[in-house]
This record gives sequence, C-alpha cells and structure tokens, in this order.
Amino acid sequence: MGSVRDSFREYLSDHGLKTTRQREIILDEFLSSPSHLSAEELYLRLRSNHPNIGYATVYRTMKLLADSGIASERHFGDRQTRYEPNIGEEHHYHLICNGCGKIIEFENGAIEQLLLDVAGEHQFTLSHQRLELYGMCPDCKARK
Amino acid sequence: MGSVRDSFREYLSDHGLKTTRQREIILDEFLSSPSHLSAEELYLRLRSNHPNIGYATVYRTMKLLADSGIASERHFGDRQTRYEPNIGEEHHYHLICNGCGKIIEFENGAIEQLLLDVAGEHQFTLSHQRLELYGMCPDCKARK
DNA sequence: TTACAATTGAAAATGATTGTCAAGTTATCA
DNA sequence: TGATAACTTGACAATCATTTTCAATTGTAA
Ligand SMILES: [Mn+2]
Ligand SMILES: [Mn+2]
Ligand SMILES: [Zn+2]
Ligand SMILES: [Zn+2]
Repeated sequence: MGSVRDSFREYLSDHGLKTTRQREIILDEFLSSPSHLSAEELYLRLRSNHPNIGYATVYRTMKLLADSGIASERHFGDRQTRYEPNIGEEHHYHLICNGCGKIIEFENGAIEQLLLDVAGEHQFTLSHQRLELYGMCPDCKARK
Repeated sequence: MGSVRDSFREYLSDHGLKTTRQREIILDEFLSSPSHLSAEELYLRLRSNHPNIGYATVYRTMKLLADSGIASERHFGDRQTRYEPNIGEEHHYHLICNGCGKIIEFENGAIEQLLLDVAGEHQFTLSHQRLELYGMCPDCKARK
C-alpha cells in the first residue's frame, strides 16, 4: 500500500530529484481524491490542511507524477489538464456527459485491438491514444 | 461549387447574422488551404492579400463555420484549435506523428460501430467523439 | 434611403499553465 | 554531525491561445 510512495521516491532519486514534504503531501491527496481532478482542484483541496503549499508546486508535482507513470494526464472538453492515478487501473476510455460533466469509464478490447491494427498498418509505433465520447447522459436528457 | 458559400449564407441569415465581405473571404481562404489549420495560421495566410482583416474576426468566423457544420474543430497535441472542412469528407480519425507532426487520416467502420454500441449501452446520445493515435511514423523512426 | 441591429478591428482581458528568482531544504560525504 | 552543492519552494510575473470590449462601420429589412 505504501508502495506508490515508494515508487515515487524511487523515481525521484533515480532522476536526481529530491523527496520533499510537499511532494509527499500532494501525492497523498491525489491518491485519496476522486479521479480526473485538475491541478487547480487538487490545490483547492490541499488548501484547507496545507495553506502554505503553492500553486506552482502542485502543477510541478502533478507533472512529475505523470512523468513517473503514477498518474495519467487527461484532456477532456474544458481546457484544464486532468489527472488520474494509474494504479491497478485497466486501460480505459471515457464517455462524458455534456450536460452534467459525469464521466463514465469503459474498457473495450475489440476497439483497442482495432486501433493497434491501424497503427500497425501505417508502421507507426504508438506512444499514446486519445479516445472520448461526448454526449448527453440519460439523466440529463430526462431533465430537459 | 459555390454551394458551400450558399449554405454559409443560409446559415447566417437563418440565425439573424449578416453576410459580410470578411466572412466570405475567410471562408474562401479556409476552403482553399490545407486541412487542419489553426485560426492563427489562417490569419497569417490572409494577411498578405487582406491585411486589414482582424485577428478576432478570423477567430469569430471559424467558430461560425464550426457552428454551421461547414468546418470541424480538432484538438491535437498542441494547444491550438484546428479546423478542417466537412465537405464531402467521410467521417475519419487521425494518426499523428510526434516527430514530424504528419497527420494521417483513417476511416474505420468497425471502430465506429463499436463506439456507437458503447454509447448505446449507456443510453448516451452522442454529440461528438474524439479519437487520435499518437506515435512515431516510419520516417521519423528511421531518421533516429 | 433610413433605422437599427450586427459586425469589425484594435487593444485589453482572460485563464490555464509555466518561468523567474531569492530564500529555504535535502542529500551527501568528510 | 556539519558543510556544501544542488534541488525546491512560494510568490508573482510572464506566456499564449482565445475571448471580450467598445467605438466606429456596415448589412439589410422595410
Ligand atoms: Mn479515467
Ligand atoms: Mn482530418
Ligand atoms: Zn448528464
Ligand atoms: Zn514523423
């Protein structure tokens, strides 16, 4: 369970970076928060217990978490970068409601395979993919 | 094939908006330019023949073209919104090289159907989807 | 033509993110 | 256990794409 912290420590030390109080606090808050948070949202959550942690530090740390593979960056409709933990998560895609912002995650091996095939046909070596569906959820449709 | 201009005029008039010299010039330039241009790139191209067309007008007009269905907005890796004409284009996805920025378009009915199925399973009414693959093209791999 | 709402261009404002820098911390090793 | 060098932090300024503002101009219905 503490292994995420350990692997972050390891990543930092392997890259000549330092383990700091702020970085550990931010990691903890990230792991105990709902998924798909933006740096700003995380900063706001931290603010109450750690009012002295700076805005830029949260941004910098989220970038480190992404680089270390602990977090994944996501870009949905709005302009903010969002993050979600990579821990024990299957590779998944997102279905997003334009009305209420609800995010539904789904996996689909068939789609995944077809995408790999497409990349292969073009002799591309894939680094990452982005796949999101946007629409109205049943609740929002009813509410109208 | 002035029909795109006609449908833009129709869209404008149907929405209580006006057909202006600038809007027609911008539409023409858009249609005769390579695809996946950003508003700024379009502005730069217009600059030589129409140095008096303002930056904001290009932004505003591209938004209108998207709203009218003549153009589609695209968001690739960089931070700019890009546009491509919707005319006679099949619905397609993009494969983008991280090295040289090359963009390969592909269609895939099987993927499209699977995505529709996913949306259906969750009773979502889809408005749009985003699907891009990022990686290294064969040229860029060789060059390294 | 007139009358009036829509549009324009220039410049300022916005908002997310990144850069700067002086002061504070961390890891190392003598 | 220090001394030291390198990294980090927080506050704030800077960026960059895009949007807004506003006074002057233009399109259009009648
Ligand atoms: Mn997710
Ligand atoms: Mn395209
Ligand atoms: Zn909803
Ligand atoms: Zn390439």
